Amino acid sequence: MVNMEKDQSTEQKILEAAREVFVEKGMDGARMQDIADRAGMNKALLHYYFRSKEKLFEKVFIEQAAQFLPQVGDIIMSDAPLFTKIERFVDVYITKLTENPYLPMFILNELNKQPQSFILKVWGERGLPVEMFVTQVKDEIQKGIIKPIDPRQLVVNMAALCIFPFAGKPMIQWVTQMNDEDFWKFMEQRKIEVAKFIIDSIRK
Amino acid sequence: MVNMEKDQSTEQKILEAAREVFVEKGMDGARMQDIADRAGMNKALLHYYFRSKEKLFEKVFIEQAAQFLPQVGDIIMSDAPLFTKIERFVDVYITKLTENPYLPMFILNELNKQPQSFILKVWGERGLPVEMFVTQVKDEIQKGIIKPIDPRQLVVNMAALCIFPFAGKPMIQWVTQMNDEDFWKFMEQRKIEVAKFIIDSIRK
DNA sequence: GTCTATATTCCGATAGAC
DNA sequence: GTCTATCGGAATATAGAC
Repeated sequence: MVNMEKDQSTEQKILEAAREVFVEKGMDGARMQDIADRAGMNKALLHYYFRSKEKLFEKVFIEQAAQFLPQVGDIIMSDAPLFTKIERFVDVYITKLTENPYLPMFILNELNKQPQSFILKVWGERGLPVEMFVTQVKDEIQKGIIKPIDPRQLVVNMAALCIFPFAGKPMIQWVTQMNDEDFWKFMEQRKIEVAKFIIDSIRK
Repeated sequence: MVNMEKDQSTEQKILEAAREVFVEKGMDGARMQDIADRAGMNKALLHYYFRSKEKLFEKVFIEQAAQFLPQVGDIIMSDAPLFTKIERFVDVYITKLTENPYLPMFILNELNKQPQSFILKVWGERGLPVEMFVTQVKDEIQKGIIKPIDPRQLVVNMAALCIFPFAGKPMIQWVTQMNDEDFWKFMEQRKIEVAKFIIDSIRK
């Protein structure tokens, strides 16, 4: 280790290039040569820093998987009222994913291929601390503020409405004949529309 | 072509095996050897019938892409009332995909990798005949039967709520700690819950 | 049409000079 | 640390016997 700054910088360049290629092409479709090219260096260096494609992938995937669950935990565990939580959840999720539109497809796809054990390694064994949210939903049902609904269904609905449009972008554009500009305007509106859609559905 | 029936049968065996492998592993992850094994024959035969992996893939993909838009067109274009259409749409979509749970991930993933031109080749240039549905929604808003909503948002919401759970199965199971049996019960309930969720949201 | 054997290409990984 | 050159294996594809 002669040159710490240069090491750091090189490692960072590799990770950045690897992120781009892996997210775009997936583990199977990605090529070490491609990553090296984008990082502006030779293939051999990738192995010098990360030993193997698999190890490099794992590093990138874990980093991206963390990004994929934004401050959702914080929002869900906060003591805000239910409707406020829903509004924040939708806004944060769609905003974050708009900055990383390929992320959902990448994560969902690899999660379906990697073994279950890998998921646990990435996100931990416990799942999201969703019990508090579940309790809150049950409470509001009890109090007669919202209609009866299975809290798990509600959570999946929230995730689906936020995440799906990114994975389904080509399909949506084909159905609705939107071009890219239209689509991103459409997604901007969605930040409000989806929250409204959910709240209108459960409000009594 | 000495033996028509045997040809048919062999070609069919290949396509069936190829479907399984491609849908499960994707284009990049699939191996011709794997397909040959599942079809109970030799690798060379695959090339004899389909020339190349790419050609075989294309055949399979086009077939599956057609399956992915079930009788949705029929339902949407029918003269049924809006709420009935929504109920039918949800029920048909979730039922069909439950029979092919890997299909959504496969189609969404490959659609994101293939060029736009390929989508047009598979599904045609026009998109779904969704205008009639849009008109119907606008009508019901006009009449004051449902709340104002962008019909495109409604369509995307319907698709999202039906399709996402299949692509997001590992994530959902991690969050909710459901095992497979729980999950499929959960999806069975969803056929009713999702329709209710949508209708409750837009009904005035 | 179906098989075995082999050619060809591609790609991850390593050796070794600097 | 970084490069060039190359190995070795894997996967697609073809040749040729039956």
